[in-house]
Amino acid sequence: MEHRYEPREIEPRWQRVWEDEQTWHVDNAALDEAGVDPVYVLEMLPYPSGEPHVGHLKNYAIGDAVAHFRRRRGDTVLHPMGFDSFGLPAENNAIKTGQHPREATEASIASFQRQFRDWGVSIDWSREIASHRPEYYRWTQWIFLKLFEHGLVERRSAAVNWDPVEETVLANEQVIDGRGERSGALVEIRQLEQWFLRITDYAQRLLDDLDTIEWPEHVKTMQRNWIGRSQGAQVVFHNDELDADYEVFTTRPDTLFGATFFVMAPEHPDVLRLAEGTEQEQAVREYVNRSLAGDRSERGAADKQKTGVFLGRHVVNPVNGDRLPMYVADYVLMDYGTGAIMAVPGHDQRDFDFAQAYDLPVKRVIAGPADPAGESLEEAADGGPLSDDAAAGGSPSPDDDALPYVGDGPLVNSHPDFDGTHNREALASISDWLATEGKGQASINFRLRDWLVSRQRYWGCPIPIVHCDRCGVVPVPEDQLPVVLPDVEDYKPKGKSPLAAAEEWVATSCPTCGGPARRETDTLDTFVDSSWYFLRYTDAGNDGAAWDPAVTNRWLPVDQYIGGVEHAILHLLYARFFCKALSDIGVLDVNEPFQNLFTQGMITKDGAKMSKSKGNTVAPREIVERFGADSARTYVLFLGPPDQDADWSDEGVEGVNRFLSRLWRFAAEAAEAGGAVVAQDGTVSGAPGATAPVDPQGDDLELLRKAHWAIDKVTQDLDGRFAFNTAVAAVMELTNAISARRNAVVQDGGNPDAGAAAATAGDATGWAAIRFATATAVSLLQPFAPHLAADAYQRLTGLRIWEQPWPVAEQRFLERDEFELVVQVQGKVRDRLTVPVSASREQLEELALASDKVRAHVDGKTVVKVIVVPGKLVNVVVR
RNA sequence: GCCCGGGUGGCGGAACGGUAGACGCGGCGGACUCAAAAUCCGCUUCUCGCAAGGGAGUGUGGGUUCGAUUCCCACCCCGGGUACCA
Repeated sequence: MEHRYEPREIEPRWQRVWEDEQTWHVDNAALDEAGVDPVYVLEMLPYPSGEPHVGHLKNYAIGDAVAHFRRRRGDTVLHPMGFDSFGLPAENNAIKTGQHPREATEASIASFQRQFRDWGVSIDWSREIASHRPEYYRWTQWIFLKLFEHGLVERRSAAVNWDPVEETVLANEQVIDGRGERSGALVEIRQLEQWFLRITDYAQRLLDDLDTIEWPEHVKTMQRNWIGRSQGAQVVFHNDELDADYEVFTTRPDTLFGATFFVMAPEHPDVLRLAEGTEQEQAVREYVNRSLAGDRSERGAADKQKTGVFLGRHVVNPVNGDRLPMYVADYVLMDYGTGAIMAVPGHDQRDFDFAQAYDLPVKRVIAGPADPAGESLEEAADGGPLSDDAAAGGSPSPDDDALPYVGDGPLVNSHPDFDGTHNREALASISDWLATEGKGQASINFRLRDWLVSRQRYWGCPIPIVHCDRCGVVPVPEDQLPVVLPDVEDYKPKGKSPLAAAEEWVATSCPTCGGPARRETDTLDTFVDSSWYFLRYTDAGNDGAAWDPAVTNRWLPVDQYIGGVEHAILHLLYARFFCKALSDIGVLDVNEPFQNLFTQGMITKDGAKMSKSKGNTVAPREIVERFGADSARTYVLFLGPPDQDADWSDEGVEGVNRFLSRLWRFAAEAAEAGGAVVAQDGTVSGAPGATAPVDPQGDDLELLRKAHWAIDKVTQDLDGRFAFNTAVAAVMELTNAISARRNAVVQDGGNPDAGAAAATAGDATGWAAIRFATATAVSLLQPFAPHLAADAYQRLTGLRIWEQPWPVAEQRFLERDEFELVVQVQGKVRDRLTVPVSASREQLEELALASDKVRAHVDGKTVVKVIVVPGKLVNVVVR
């Protein structure tokens, strides 16, 4: 009989079974059963736009493999799915076409769902969420109110990033090189009333708790850098003319004695006031206006020539009473530290550059390492930019190191108490001294900013706030949620949210006083939606609460989270923040949401990122139609290590498809061959003419060994290693071995079509071994190719593969009584000998030295040493 | 500049400090076929050699070791993140 692998027939058939039986549904009641090990496997929430791309395919192929593997290892697996369905693409489409974003979004969701089903991903669809639906965003609003109630929401006027193309503000994180992340437009700075979440309150915990989670090290590093903790000191500088104190933050209080001027950011609120009445007033005003108008990217360029203007005022250095001229300069940033710095040109490159440009004094307070007599001059002669600058600035004495000097060394020119002390030691004592003198104190500063969450856009979650003339900002009471997003005519933002045009919706009454009030018209950043969806999955049907902590705390943390590195900072940081905040509030007990994180690499085409404009996209739908979902899934996993980028190849998919076809055919054939079977203990039962089970022999034994080797290999590769590519390769090897044995048996006359009756005893055991090996291969492949596995396994055994436990390798088949001994001379392989495993070290050495090939390389030389690695090799060292 | 990744056949990639190149793609040769496709079998790092066999080889240069793709030092190239953060 002709056997043909027909994924187009097989795959929908099994998908229907799983759907009809709700195979992947997991009930929360399962949590109460004895011995249940709840495991949460989650891929990052997709944004539904058009159709899924190969990145999604890879993401879900990985996640589904993990989910299947863990189920068959006996865990109770939660594997849900949903959609990050608020956001700009649907809204921009609405602006262009007039189609309601909801329609486009729901259409995309339907397309995604259809394809995820076509892929056979084992999802519990009963828990599906979509962030744009009121039954979901009702609870997004509830969370906002909880945070508000606990002081973690703030409305304040702030200099914000304004994207002139999208006509909305952006979070710092969404500004790349001074341009909007999506629009690419140069971002302007505007002063606006905005909503913030106080994530900075959690900076230290967000940093510390990275040590408690299993994430790729580079992702942790990115988060650490983003949080940007700096240890240093706050120091107060006094201005006599206005009798004002100005604090600065510095990580180098050891260089305080080297401060020669003082600089404020152009945005600093006191800059104009300070210059007022001085002859510098006009110049300062012009400078500030110019720098505020300029775009951010230009200002950010580190190699830019430094500019600034004297404020006409001075501050006093608290440690030595020096009068320092005050400047405004755009190299000082308002949103880091206090927006003002003490400038130490002797030991800071930026301050040095500024000092050079404006001819300000440079003072050394830390001695360099160089031998005063010689070395430093040679270094200077080598001609780095530093030494050139120093020469141009006229370094005070030739035996000094080039300035600025940013290294360590003993303090000089500072204070009798400190001179001579190493600067690293002085760091702490100067901070202490400042504190006792009341001139400052040790301080920690973070780079992390509060999270700006308001957006002047339509397609987002309405902020549940009402503005009342009498009561001010009033939160919408919980029992009035959700605040439903109204329909509008025009989606285009005109400097304010399109919601402002929905006048009937905006006009409301104050929940507190009942008087006329207006609804908040900004919507929430969509990162808010995706910061808690993994909590909702655990209790998705709950319409009385966002979740039941008794349930959610059991499922969380997510045991395995899988997604792209592009979310290494924003999404992952925000989600961590939400869990900590909600746990502090008392509605949750989850310190860290994602215990294990796996970040997948990108799939490229022809070495480049896929994009429509380049025309190098690969549509998963087309691949699935041509080769089937199993081939597509197995291929993306076989492509290479899943955490690395990999290039798509059509020939590669064909190769995997070829492999699956072969395996399926062997299974179909072996299922019909009948006859003996391999029993649980590895013996062969029911061979014609045999009254008792027999041990497999010869080629059959070798095939069974290969099968057990594959079990061992695949299990190790999947158990926390994510080595899908080598796991698939192992099953391919097993399939090659099956093929060889099958060809031999058929050659021998063991016609599979003849059935058990016609088969000889040898053929019967041969088919038994093939059937066992095939069933094993199929079983091991199930996490990658679930349809093929279900179909082939049912043919072979009548059983449902997804209900079978993961196979376990039998030790007796892994062990051998002989092995190939590699014999080296001087570390070079000269011979390979088949030797008994039981051979002693001495015997191995003897056998190795007895080899003719070895002797040829040893003769005439003296054997100095013989290294014996039992079970592996012998290395003969000669002289 | 700083912080991560990564450099291995024609290509994607394998290798607890112990046989470099598993597995796949591509290529070459063969079987089956009237023919082709599909399928099956064999070969396929480079190089010298008819062969047996030898030599070289994991970005470059050093080092540790009986033995290094693997560990250490210095450097080169590619990709990503970040950048006037005081």
